[in-house]
Amino acid sequence: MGVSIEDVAEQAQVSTATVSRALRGLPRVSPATRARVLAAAQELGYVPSRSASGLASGLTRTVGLLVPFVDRWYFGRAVEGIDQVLRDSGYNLLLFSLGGGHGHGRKRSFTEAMVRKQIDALLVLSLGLSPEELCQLQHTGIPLLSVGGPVEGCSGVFIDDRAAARAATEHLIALGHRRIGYLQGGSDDEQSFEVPNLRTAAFAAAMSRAGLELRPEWMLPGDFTVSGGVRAAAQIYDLPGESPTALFCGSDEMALGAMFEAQRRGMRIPEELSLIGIDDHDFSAPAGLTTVAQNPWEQGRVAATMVLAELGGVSGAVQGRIMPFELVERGSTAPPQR
Amino acid sequence: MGVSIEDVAEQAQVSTATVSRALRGLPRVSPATRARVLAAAQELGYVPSRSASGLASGLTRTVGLLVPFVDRWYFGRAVEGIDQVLRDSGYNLLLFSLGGGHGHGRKRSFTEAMVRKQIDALLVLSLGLSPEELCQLQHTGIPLLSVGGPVEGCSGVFIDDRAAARAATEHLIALGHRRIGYLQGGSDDEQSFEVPNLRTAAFAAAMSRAGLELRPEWMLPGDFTVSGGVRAAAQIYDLPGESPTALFCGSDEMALGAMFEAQRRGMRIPEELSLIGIDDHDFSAPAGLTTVAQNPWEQGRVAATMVLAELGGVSGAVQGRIMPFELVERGSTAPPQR
DNA sequence: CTGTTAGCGCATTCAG
DNA sequence: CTGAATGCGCTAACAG
Repeated sequence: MGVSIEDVAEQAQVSTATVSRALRGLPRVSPATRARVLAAAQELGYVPSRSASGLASGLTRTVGLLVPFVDRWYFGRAVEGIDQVLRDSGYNLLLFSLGGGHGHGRKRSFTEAMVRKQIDALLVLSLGLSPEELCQLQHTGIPLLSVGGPVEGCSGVFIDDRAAARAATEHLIALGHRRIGYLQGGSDDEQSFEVPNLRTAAFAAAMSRAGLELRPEWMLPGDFTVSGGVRAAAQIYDLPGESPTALFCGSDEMALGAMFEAQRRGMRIPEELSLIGIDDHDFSAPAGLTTVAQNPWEQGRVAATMVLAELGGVSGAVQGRIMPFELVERGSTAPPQR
Repeated sequence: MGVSIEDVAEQAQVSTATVSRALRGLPRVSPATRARVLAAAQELGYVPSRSASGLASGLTRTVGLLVPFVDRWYFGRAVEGIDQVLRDSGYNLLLFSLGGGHGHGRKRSFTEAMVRKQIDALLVLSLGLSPEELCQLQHTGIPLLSVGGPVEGCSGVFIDDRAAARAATEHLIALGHRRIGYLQGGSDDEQSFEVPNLRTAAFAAAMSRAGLELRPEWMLPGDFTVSGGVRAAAQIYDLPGESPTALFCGSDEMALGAMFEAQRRGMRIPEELSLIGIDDHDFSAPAGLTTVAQNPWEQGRVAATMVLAELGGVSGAVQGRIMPFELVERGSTAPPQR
């Protein structure tokens, strides 16, 4: 079955130690010998056993990725970027999805055991870690890096969420809106994840800086999802009395939900209601949604690259990095008509 | 650093072999001994080394998952389902994303080496495999199962795509439509994946069965994506002369693209144009899109369960399975007005 | 029911 | 520059 390093050694007339060196591109191997080994390995279709080399070297050449979901835009994109740089460096990607709430409400139970002795580093995607969890993870001693949001006590790669939310809010204010509502992301079981709170705080700050009133009935949770956006928006649209002329949504998914619900009711966008989100989801350009764009794919690449550098011996390569965002104006925002 | 099985053995006053048996729940261990071992392992914070047990047993307890993307609805959902059953059985999920075309146009180069000696089974997600690729994979001797579409020479878990496409087409026909266009999925670098062709063939068959004309200028490729749907739809809407009264789209993403483009032009749906897709994407219900629903999450679970059973010794557990679909009528389809 | 004995396939000392 | 020896941590026969 398995072609082992011994078979290659025999075929190339050298020792297994030399085969090992030659195949990994280490020095101290003459060009001629290396060529011979490579040829032999090629001919025999030799593939080193990950288990064996992992056991012998203590390294797995595998990076773990902990995600709350994979089936949402931000996460899928980030995973894609991460996988790409890992794969290009010969590393494997071990996926741990918490699968938040799908189906049988699986509990969030990742443990040290999931992680230890099977990965060389861990990337944590847009996830709040409790102090205990973080402590467990840090205790393993492997490089740890968050992507998509800050995790206390751990470096991260993400945008400045306060600034992004502020840019969105101020865009609406600059347009002349004064009655502005807000759809907040996040859910209860994700309390420790700061991103939604940062955005909310920045929205509130921008509003008060402009001397505008925060109306609690116009600030609803939408869970970062389309359907959450639909629900929250419907609730606001149903309110008697004065309505907001604009809605800032903490994610494009929610903004699109709000847009669908508005269209269903025959409301005109942006004439009757301006809508802005954050992300630049695939659907946003086709839908004409104004948004604050970010690039999770690139964020993933940057994070994976850092981790690889660290594993490659560049101590201090894993560090925090603020990534850019950009306001993209499309058709869903305009000055208020009333 | 690492607490090894020997430490546990010493602590529990037994041999390493007994520790191994006890921890894995094998028979031939007295309850008292087992309890002692468990306690010792717990106390020491012992975590077995995957590499070591893999090397000794020849099993990795890891399943590979080969996907073209992860950042699209069907794939993300399927991955979620797969991950869940794998994780619940203590298996790891090793992700291989081909990352089709993102950024630097990475070539599709997964090799035997990616797969061999590091996974116990491989799941292939909605991917056409060339004969050589399939041969390589089968040569490894591990269980192989496709999800989301047929792969010649390999069992698969997926819906009856012909029947699904037929249901969609006949829904439009039953409504009275006679001028029906079609947006096809798939791209050139995915020629070997049969799903788009199956749907196209079924559409054509249903049309001719009803005595309706197939108009080539109304049958355009949309790449399964929103933006592809926008482009294809725009091209059809721009056509001079008679327009179709309905569009069947090979995926909801494309249908939603067609919907966005229609709305941008002020076309009324379903009054001026009926739209139907396949999938039941997250956005479809909020958008009011009629569709033929399928459940990739469940498909993933079924496939993963089969593979696990096979690995568990149930020979023949991996087999083809046709999963259900269901027509879900929403607001985007209605009888033609003209 | 339990301990002993061998490797699993490779990376690493160290000599040469 | 190369080879022989050693052990990574665990599982899998065997005995007992």
